[in-house]
Amino acid sequence: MENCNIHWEQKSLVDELAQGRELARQLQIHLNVPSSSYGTRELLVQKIILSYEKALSMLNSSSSASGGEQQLPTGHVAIRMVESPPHSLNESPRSEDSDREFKDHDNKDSSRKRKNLPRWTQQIRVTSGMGLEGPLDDGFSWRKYGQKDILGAKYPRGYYRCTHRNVQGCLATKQVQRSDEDPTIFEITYRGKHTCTQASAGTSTPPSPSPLQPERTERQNNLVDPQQNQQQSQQHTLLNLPEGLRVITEGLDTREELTNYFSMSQRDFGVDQNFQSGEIISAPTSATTSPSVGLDIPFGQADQLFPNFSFDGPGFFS
DNA sequence: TGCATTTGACCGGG
DNA sequence: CCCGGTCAAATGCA
Repeated sequence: MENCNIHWEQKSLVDELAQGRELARQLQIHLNVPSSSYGTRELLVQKIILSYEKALSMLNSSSSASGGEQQLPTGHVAIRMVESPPHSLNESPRSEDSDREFKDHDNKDSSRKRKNLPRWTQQIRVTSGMGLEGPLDDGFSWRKYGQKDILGAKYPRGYYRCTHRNVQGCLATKQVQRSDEDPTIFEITYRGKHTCTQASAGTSTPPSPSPLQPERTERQNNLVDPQQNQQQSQQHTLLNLPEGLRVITEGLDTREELTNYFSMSQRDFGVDQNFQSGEIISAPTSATTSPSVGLDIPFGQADQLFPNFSFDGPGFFS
């Protein structure tokens, strides 16, 4: 039994270190890309640091205290994120809400549509214990603007955008898709970064804005995404993921068996309680229809971004 | 009354 | 033409 735990911890540690290494590689790539924003780089640095801290914590807890993962009924959390766009600086600083009412027509550079925005996916599982089935609020306010039935999916997909889009031109959106197999799992895909200051959500609104509501329809969840802070601001605190979170860069076949508990709660973030009921599982976010399951590099879309940059499969990952 | 959600229509890419 | 994403009028809710 104990061996198993130790084994697990070792694996967790290895995963964590591998994650850190991968993040460092991503950072290296970003450093070579002039269009890479400062925020993106900063974010990677943050993640790397976080990864180190977690790895160290694992070492400390396992060596000193034998019973490592006792508490944490919540479960683990794994976040997988992928970025895509090399050039996505908000080149339309005009706060005009001219999102697309001009129907482009002679828009010469149609490439700036909205195709490749940063995009990353999280899968979160809502455990039964908690009554609230959804509103894991990430501090951002979303507004639903659509819902669609997806081909092979059993449940419809919800489309959300930042509430302040019209006022602040925040183009962040997200999609929530409920898993067919396990209805307790929601897959949330974020797109774009929040440029809004979303003053209302964080401070004025208590962490539990909507405790629970009857399931009139699909309920969806929000949760913090480590990505969408590009300007160091108040969200910066959120960057340090809530302690319940466990960041994993599961390269491939991330199934449901990455059961790593990262316990130890250091302080109360407030958002923390939002996570106590949810568990975030991986998300291979290989965007385009590329079932490259077996060879999923954490930077899945890097090849699109950096054509010159070729990941040589073998040996690269190890 | 002013929000947010719902829901069918519309649009554009593959 | 199919399908995913978005719009916007209608509707709901506080």
